[in-house]
Amino acid sequence: MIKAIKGTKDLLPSDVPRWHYLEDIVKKIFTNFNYKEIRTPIFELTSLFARSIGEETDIVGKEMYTFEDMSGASITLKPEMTAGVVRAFIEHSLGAQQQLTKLYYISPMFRQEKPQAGRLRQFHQFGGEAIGSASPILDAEMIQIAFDILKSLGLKDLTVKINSLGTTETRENFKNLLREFLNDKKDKLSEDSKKRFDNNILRIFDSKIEIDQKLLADAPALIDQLDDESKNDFDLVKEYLTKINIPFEIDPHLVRGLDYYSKTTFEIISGKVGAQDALLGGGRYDLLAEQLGGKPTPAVGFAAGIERILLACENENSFKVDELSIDIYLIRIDKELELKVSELASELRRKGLRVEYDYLQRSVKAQMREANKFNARFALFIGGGEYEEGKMNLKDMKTSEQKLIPIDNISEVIDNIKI
RNA sequence: GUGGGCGUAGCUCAGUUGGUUAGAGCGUCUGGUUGUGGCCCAGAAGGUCGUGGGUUCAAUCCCCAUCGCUCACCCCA
Repeated sequence: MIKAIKGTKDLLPSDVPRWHYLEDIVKKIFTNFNYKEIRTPIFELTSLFARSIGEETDIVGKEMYTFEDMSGASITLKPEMTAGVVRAFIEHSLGAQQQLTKLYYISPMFRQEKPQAGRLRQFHQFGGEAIGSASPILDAEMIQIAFDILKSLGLKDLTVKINSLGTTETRENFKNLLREFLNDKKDKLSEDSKKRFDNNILRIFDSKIEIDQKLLADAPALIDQLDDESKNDFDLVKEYLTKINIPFEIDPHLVRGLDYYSKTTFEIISGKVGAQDALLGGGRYDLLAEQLGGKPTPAVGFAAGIERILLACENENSFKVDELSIDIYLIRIDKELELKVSELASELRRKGLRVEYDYLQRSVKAQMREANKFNARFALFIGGGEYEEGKMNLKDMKTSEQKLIPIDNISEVIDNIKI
């Protein structure tokens, strides 16, 4: 038997209503903030991701689905959305139409990692990108959108974490400071952290290993080394978040993994999922547009993992979706009326009703059982004595009341149903 | 890539200290009088007990391998 590829999942009809529910909320809230949806291709030139996300990151280094197309070009299935959005922004000069471009998306992403709870190889994200303003108020607003969406989904066990990485310059200075601090302690670090020391020293703060955390106890914090501008901006973000009632924690260890982040970074985590507890993450990326060949354009955005969020919703039992139901089930009493039934059904469907009937020549009892299973509001009996008299029985499935309706008066059926 | 757990009907799971025809609940299908659901009742279909090899008179059960799923580390949404 051929099965779905490791790390991919079928979304079955029973799963889809929950996705629609989430997507509707995402669209609603982004629209309230006047964001417009953008859809970019599922694959891009590999170099786009290498240049934006960073050659040294795990995503680019070992997790991308990369292949050659017929022309020999290196193509990659998108592992995240920001690079593609910024590419499209530059390519179509979206910034020329207005100063600030506000975009959102819902899309599959691909990363070749080992699957676990809340992590798939094809997964889905929604997110937003606001390109064209350096205002820290926009940072706070971005966090508000993210937070409001999760709240609207009924999630409660949430923690908003924020941090500032400062400008590239402050970050480089800080890395040097940290290197100096750790230099004589380097040998005592865990194996993983020794690697981080060379590759991405900031990530050492993320270590879950006790020895590392002990060694870091007196380490300098990036947040204390911020340049004036970054510090002012960060203070404004905090002030604004407080004004709009978003509870947050400052997490000086919050280092986003992608190279393009600067200044504000944030993450919202859930206490109701497994080890992969970050439901969403984002931050400011003021240098990316220029890095990809556009004009210098400050921007801020976030990306949210839909599977993780739905997992949290399930574990918190945060929302319920209605069972699907149909308006009317047509019951064929006499075998020879098969065509008449389908004719009636198509007429009712064209009038906009949700209609079902039996295609398997089953008994009236079986048809009724199915009508019940589909949660039909009405059953319409076609055939028998009343049919010969030009009538059909319309049965209300809740009250079990029946009434006779003329066969040629379909609008009376509809009137009954539309009430 | 490293490590732990698990693979028995469509689903959730029992089970056998190795021994005749492998079970339950849910779901599916049929029927419970002539044309009417939900509850109830009766019955049916559905399993190479993940796969391959080994031990044994005998393996779903023990051993080995393999594949798959799952959780955790790394990293990230």
